[in-house]
Amino acid sequence: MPALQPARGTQDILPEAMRRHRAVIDTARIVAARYGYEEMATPIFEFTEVFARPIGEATDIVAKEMYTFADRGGEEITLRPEYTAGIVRAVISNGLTQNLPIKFFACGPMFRYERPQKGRFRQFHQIDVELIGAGTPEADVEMIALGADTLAELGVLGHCELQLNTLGDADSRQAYRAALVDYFSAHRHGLSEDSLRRLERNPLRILDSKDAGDVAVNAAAPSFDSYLTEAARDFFATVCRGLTALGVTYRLNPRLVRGLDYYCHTAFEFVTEQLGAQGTVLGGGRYDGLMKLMGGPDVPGIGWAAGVERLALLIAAPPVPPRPIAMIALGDAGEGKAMTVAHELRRAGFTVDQAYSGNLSRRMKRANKIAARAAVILGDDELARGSAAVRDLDTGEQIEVPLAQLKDRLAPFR
RNA sequence: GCGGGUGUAGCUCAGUUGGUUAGAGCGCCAGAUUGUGAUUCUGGAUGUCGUCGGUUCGAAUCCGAUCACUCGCCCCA
Repeated sequence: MPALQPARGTQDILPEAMRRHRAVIDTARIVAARYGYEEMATPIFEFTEVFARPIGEATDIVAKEMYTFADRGGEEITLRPEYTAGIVRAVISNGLTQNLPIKFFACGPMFRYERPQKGRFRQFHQIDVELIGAGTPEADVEMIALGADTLAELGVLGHCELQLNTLGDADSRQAYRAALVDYFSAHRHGLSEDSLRRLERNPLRILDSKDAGDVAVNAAAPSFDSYLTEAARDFFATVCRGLTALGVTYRLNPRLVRGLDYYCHTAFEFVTEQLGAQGTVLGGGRYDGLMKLMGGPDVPGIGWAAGVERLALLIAAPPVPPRPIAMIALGDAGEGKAMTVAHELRRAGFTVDQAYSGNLSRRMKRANKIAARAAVILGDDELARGSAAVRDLDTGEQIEVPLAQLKDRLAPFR
């Protein structure tokens, strides 16, 4: 309603923030490429059922956080709240399952109607990687190692702890879920209101509740361990061994669960304490049943997503952009000449800024403000001699150079 | 969706128990320097005191609502 401010939970990304944003995404893309992940993108909006079914009708994301609307043709459309479902849909749509495994890197904006908070927005950006068509634990190890490498390359791995858990296979989870429902139902008097609701929808979620009463009840809750099938236990053990072999340290967290229904087996999160309540910086897991659930072949998958804004808050200042050369024109003749000279310099690869207004003093001030490395001054005097004044803005040294030699003489300032 | 805190210039903030012309620093603009930037000096501009309503002779100050931000809950990257 108030006109001149961005919609709640959205934000303008101004140049300084954008450099951080870019640093995060570019670094992640490079690391993913080392692992053989290729960049791709899916639409920002999809038919609602692409997200509703796989994520889970009962999850908060689907039940109350999706930006869903009917378009002008009456189609039910949703702005993507996460990337995995869209990518899996794309794999099915394009028949990409002929040549497995496939490895994708993607990034872009996501949308969830949530209450904004530090590190939590209604429009936010994620980096996402998916490994589709590899069902062995080695794939899990690769995926987690890729996450750790990405954080390491960003210089934030030291501030993060990798938490690891298994959600087992379908049989394990069904048995465990039943056991949890029994246990929590018997202790429902000790549970918080939120958890009573979870008991209906997603009992596993009670395990990571922060409520003091819930924590007490959780202490004696049955552990997943005794409900894991032999196969699921072996799978997880292999993942853990693989991580250790690669020197990726982790902490087992039996309370770590996933909010989206399609996850199974390995679940992991890199968590930091430096961001307050929104501490998860990168999280993911295995989703073997997802593609089949969405109407495709029964192909396993695993992936993770990382929050760009959260990482951007953690990284050190990104490298500053290249310093420009300030083209300073004086008088009509100089203005005209400066245009063509600047054009030539840019085509030769120089970064050149022009201000187009103000006297010499004014333009020098601007040159200084934008951290220009050098100023090229074109006034009537210089033009008469077919030359330009070149001033080194760091040393204050100024020389006059013939226009024909300008590119060469500016070389030290690129 | 629920609870706590905050909201004064572009930015960071001050504004005493309600008292009439609302301040500082930084930044911005201009001049000293009519063809030379960073320092310095001098001068200048800028606010619907988040918004709406109420109490009062009088509100930036008190009350209510609302919006936004923020910290938790929830959710999650």
